[in-house]
Amino acid sequence: MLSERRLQVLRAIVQDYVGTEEPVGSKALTERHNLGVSPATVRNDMAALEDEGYIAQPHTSAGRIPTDKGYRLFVDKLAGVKPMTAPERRAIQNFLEGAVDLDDVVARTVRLLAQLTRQVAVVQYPSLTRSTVRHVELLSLAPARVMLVLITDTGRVEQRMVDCPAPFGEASLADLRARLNSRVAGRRFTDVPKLVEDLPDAFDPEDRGTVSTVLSTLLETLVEENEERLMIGGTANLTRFGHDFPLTIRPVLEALEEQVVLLKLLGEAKDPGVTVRIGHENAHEGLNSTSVVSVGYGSGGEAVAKLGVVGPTRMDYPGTMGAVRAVARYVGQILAES
Amino acid sequence: MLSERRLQVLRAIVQDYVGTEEPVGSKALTERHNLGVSPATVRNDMAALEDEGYIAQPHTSAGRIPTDKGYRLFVDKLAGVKPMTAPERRAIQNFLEGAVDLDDVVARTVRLLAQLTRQVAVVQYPSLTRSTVRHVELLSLAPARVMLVLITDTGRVEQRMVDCPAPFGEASLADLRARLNSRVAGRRFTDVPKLVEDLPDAFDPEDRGTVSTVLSTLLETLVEENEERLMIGGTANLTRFGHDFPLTIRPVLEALEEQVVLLKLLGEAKDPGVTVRIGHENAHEGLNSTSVVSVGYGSGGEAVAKLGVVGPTRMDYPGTMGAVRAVARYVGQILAES
DNA sequence: GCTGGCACTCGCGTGGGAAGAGTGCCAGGC
DNA sequence: GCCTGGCACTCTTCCCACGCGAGTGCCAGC
Repeated sequence: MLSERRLQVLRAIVQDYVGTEEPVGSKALTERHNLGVSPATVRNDMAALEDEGYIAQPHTSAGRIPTDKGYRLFVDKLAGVKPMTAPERRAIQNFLEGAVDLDDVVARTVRLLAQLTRQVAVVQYPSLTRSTVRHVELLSLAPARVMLVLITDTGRVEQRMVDCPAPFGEASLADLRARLNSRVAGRRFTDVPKLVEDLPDAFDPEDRGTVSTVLSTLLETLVEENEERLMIGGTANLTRFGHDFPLTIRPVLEALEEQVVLLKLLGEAKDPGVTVRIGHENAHEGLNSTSVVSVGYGSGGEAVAKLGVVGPTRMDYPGTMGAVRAVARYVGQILAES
Repeated sequence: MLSERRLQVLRAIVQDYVGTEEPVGSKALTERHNLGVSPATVRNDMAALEDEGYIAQPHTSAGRIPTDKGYRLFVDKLAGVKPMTAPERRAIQNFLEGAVDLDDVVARTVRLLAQLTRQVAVVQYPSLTRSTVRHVELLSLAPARVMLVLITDTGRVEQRMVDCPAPFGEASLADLRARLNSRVAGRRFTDVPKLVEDLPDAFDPEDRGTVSTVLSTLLETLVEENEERLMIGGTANLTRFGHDFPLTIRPVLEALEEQVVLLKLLGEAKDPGVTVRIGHENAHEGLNSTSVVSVGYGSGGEAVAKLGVVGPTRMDYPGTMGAVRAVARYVGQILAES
């Protein structure tokens, strides 16, 4: 177990390194933080911290920088979440309130997060799977062609073309529409399959094939997880990353383009609060020099999607966590209102 | 007027520089391209080309690199469009044919373009303003709340909430839906305003306010130009940009995040064929060291949107133009089929 | 257990010198 | 008149050696 002072030293190292982006030495530490001890003592503490793997030195004659493990300890034990100031909160609210539709909410959220944290922002669209159905609309485009439009309680709209095995009359279509909506409107996606299971039985034999086709398309749409879209922004902030550019930035940009990777990344965060994954804690190799700060957000008490930022492990964790948490909170409010 | 050989020299310089990314000297030129003359002669030609502003030298004792003006001449007079090979064309077609909906078409197009050209790809969603209405759907969500869903012939779906000034019965809604669709289905967006002008007159006085509100929301949706969304991809290719990283890459990333800038950029290209804007020809300052190769695409003979790539001025113009043109052609086909 | 002192280690910036690439110009030849 | 080979010149770049300074680790003393 580390003594209280050694923890203070670690905290000071993290803070200084995040501020200056340069390895921090014992002398500089005692000058900037009044630890009440001499550089020599700090050196001993640093040696101990290094033995434990919390800090490392890039070369022999340089100061120390925190390791992933060091940041982890810092985030878990040494730092809180820095709350947003009142003006900041007002600004967030004002900025988000101007949104006109769901796309705009997400777009504004991304911009906001990127600006506040000066990092790359990632916002997942409110997910389908946890939502409820608001309405299902069926439109006849041709005798054997139906457009299926699904509207969710988060205001999201999904559409699919359905090629029917047989022509399908307007009357049957209206019938199906009515029956379908009376069963699934307001219900959770996960409940829909068993709610519509016996629906084809209510129709004439020649229409059953079409009804089944429409229903299975609907179910596909509901479960289709790769339809979990997301929006990213603030990639220009990557240029503030470090000095050894191409090597660091390239894998990050590549990872950011792989929506699957990002979705998995956000999905991994199970915490009810803000989740921080530091450096090598991220499974994806390209993100081994980055940290991901994420949190769930939702219109009710319940999280329907995630948002977060991706930045260098050397980031201002308390501030970033505060910004992410605040933005998630306000986006939730906006979604609940609409 | 430049002699034939000097044009050849310029062409050789562009090709070599694009290949090697290094200033090219007179000796290397004569070795790689059999111009039939000695380095000394080439040097004279180079001096002339430099006087005319087609090439420049970074420092006194270095080779020459093309200027924007040099690239311009190369693109206009010295190089054709390199057609895709048959296997490449098949690959493009196969890749695009797997798309399930419009979002997927655009997403695949972006990936494809980025991969083919190894540059940043930008694809504009098929624009609303030139499209026709396929269907308008109205859904009653609450007594005084209607959801308006607009479906276009390109498969795009736009939805809007409408808060009605007065409660609006299901019967009136069905009436409005039917009248609306019979008037506007299949018509061009630009024709819609005058087609629905007198529609409120057909309704009871107490419903007219609501009808007008719904109609004006519809018109807003139609003209809303900032709804011209786009998708970008392949930003990781920016890391191949050059050596002086942060300074070059940052403004480009920033410009790419400004959708307005990109839309303007694509919009400027009026040509029916492939348009190339080189370096300082781009109005936006951040893109002064990049070239933009763009082309319109569409489901019929008519272009409904643009797509293109953004890359360093030192790019393989013939190849890039060929890829952009081919992708646009196939996307058009896919859109026409669906 | 803290402190001051001291020797040691390296990374980094500086400066000089050599190498190499490329140019411009000139005089001669087809 | 245009092309060519030759030559002197100009820079950039690479390399190496050197010295400085930051920072460390250890030790003896309080």
